[in-house]
Amino acid sequence: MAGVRRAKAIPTIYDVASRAGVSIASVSRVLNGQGSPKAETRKRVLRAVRALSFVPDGAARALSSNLKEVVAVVFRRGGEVAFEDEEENLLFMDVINRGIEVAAQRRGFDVLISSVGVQEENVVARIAAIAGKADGLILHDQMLSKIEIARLADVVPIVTLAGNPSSASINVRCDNGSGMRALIHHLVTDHGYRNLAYLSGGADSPDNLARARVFETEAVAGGAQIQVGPAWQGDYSAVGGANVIAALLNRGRELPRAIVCANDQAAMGAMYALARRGIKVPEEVAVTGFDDVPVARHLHPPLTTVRQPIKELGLTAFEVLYARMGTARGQHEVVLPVQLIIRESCGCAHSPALPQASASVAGGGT
Amino acid sequence: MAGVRRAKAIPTIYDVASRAGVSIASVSRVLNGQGSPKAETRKRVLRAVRALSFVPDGAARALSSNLKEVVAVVFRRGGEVAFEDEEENLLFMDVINRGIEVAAQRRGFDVLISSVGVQEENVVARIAAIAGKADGLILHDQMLSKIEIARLADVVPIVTLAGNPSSASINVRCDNGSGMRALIHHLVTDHGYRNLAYLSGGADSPDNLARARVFETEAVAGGAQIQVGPAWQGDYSAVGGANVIAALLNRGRELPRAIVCANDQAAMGAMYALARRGIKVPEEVAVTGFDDVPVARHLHPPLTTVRQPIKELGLTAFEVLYARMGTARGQHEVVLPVQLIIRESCGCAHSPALPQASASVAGGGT
DNA sequence: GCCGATTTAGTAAGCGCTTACCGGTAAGCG
DNA sequence: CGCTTACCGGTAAGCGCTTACTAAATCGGC
Repeated sequence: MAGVRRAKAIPTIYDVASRAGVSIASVSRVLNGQGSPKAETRKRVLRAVRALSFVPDGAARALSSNLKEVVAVVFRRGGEVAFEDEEENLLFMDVINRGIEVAAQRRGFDVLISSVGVQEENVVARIAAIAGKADGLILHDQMLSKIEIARLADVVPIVTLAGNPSSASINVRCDNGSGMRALIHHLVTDHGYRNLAYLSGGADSPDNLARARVFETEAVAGGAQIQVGPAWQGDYSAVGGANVIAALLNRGRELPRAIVCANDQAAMGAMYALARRGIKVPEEVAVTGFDDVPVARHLHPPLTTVRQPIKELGLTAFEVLYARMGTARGQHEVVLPVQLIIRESCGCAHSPALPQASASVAGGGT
Repeated sequence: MAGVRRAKAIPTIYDVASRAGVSIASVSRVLNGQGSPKAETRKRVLRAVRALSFVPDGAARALSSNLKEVVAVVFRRGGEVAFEDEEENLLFMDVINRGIEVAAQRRGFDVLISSVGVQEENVVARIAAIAGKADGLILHDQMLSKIEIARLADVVPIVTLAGNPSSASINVRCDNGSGMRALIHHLVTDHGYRNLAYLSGGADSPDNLARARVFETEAVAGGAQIQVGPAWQGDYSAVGGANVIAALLNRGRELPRAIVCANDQAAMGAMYALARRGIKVPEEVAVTGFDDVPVARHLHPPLTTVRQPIKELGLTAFEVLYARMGTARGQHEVVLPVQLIIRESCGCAHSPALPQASASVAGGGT
């Protein structure tokens, strides 16, 4: 919409054709490896392409071939305020996006990233516009209602990442149930904690709901007492987690022996709030997370958590979407396995020396 | 490329027009706010759009209006091996990308992300293809030679992020000079270290070269002895940094009083290698980084480093590119200010309790 | 050497939009 | 009440590609 517009005439396929002395069809065929152009023709085309620095226009290609080779990824962006550690909040999604990107690459697709502000006016229109630029859509969080998703799904196949499966879209998620089950088993059976609380995540998050449900049933089945309810309502964020704990402490409430947090962020916040009051983790109160974001192992104490195969989440999201692009409908939900990662915040013994540094050094690359 | 193709006929502007009983021109005008359609017309169009779940095709729009509203961002991806902490290596770029994304959003653009493998066959072709899908190109790292950039720049405006300014493109970077100057001053003047080494980054990186140069002149000017050369050649990675230190130690070399690393990653690796040998940081050897990636404050000891305004790097890259899209050429280099962040790895005193947790909790959002 | 079977290359018809251009209708005015 | 001036809306011409469809050229085989 802006007043942007390129001025300089960039070469088109016609320029290439006339310079090579062939038709545009031949140029196209050479460039796309269709048909079987004669060696001579191919050579002349290639020479002309090089001479003109010709780059085929993606929009024209897409329009003509009905394939953009682009998947759009939309996620929700926090307010405009820049928190000191905002980056870390985004890490989870960034890793997923990287997974999407890698998978897309393998299929010759590129990834169109777009965020929508939490309090943006017409989210639906924004997302629709993005959908118009892609062959498929991957939605983080829950930004669209079931109906809106169904409407959009008429235009592009849709995969959601923290949503609900629907007849129009596919949802990809991790196995919250077995992860939580393993975690509670460790806390209740291995450590013998008899009093647990669940520090909740976003109230409308299906993943949170699933985790909460399993937390309750498993803890109760294990014979432990549980604390849940509004007082334990967090929002997946560190500040949210810290606030919950602080409020509880301010009201003089007795804390449970273990706090099971909806995700690592909340656990970080909770541990911070506990440390402020001088409450020792895990000696007095154990804390666990969910996700296993990279920073989890750098915390004090290192966080016991449930590892989601974050990158695979992205890979899978793309592959499922890709499959849907070609064929008709298939399954509506894909569930990936998780793994319990026992570190120290649950009360387990110290691991060998240098835990922080040793984790950090494994990286490579540029 | 692939055999992907959508089957179901999705509504076009013609469908909307005929359903609303107007011409396609009117539909277009209503949708784009051009001209001044009568209220009645507008209403009918909007109703039809809604009824059909019409979403204009981005490719067709782009082709027709000569504006895709997309900027492409290309970066180099490490090997296919998944390192344990691979995510952290990517953090720096991810934050930049987020900055680009936010700036793009403000202008109604979306961001097309694409990585190229380090050892990919024809990088130039890949990047050209991506360029064809966008109105502008932002290049991380140095993936293209000056000539290749110049050629591509005929097609799309280009901004580089860790490259060299050229007549065809614009480079955005941080003020390596003053950052390194402040750092050396702190080490030499404040701490009185007389023997420093520079653990180098990628040999062909302009930023690394600049940092190395200033390191040398400033350290020497401060009357300190310096160690440089092949033995201190790292590659910006944690493993690279660790290897350098390990090799030095294995050959029985005496370490300098302070090791100035080309970036935080290398510093992490160096600190790991030192810790393995039981060498205390900062008591025996001080270590510093560059970048201030989020995890820097979580290290032991917390890393003294030079903070780059990472997100601003992205914001600026986009804005500069955007400006270039409209007008002719302007400046060819943009330099952003940096800030010395003094923590403990340089030998400064401990900060108050809970340094790790306190840093982590500042985040918010979902 | 002529005719059908293969290749190879060119012509032209879109793909779904935007927009210049122009005709028609309504409003303004003497 | 007729004519000018706006104002809307429709028609149609592309935007730069891909790809039927078709024509030309090449090649065997008798």
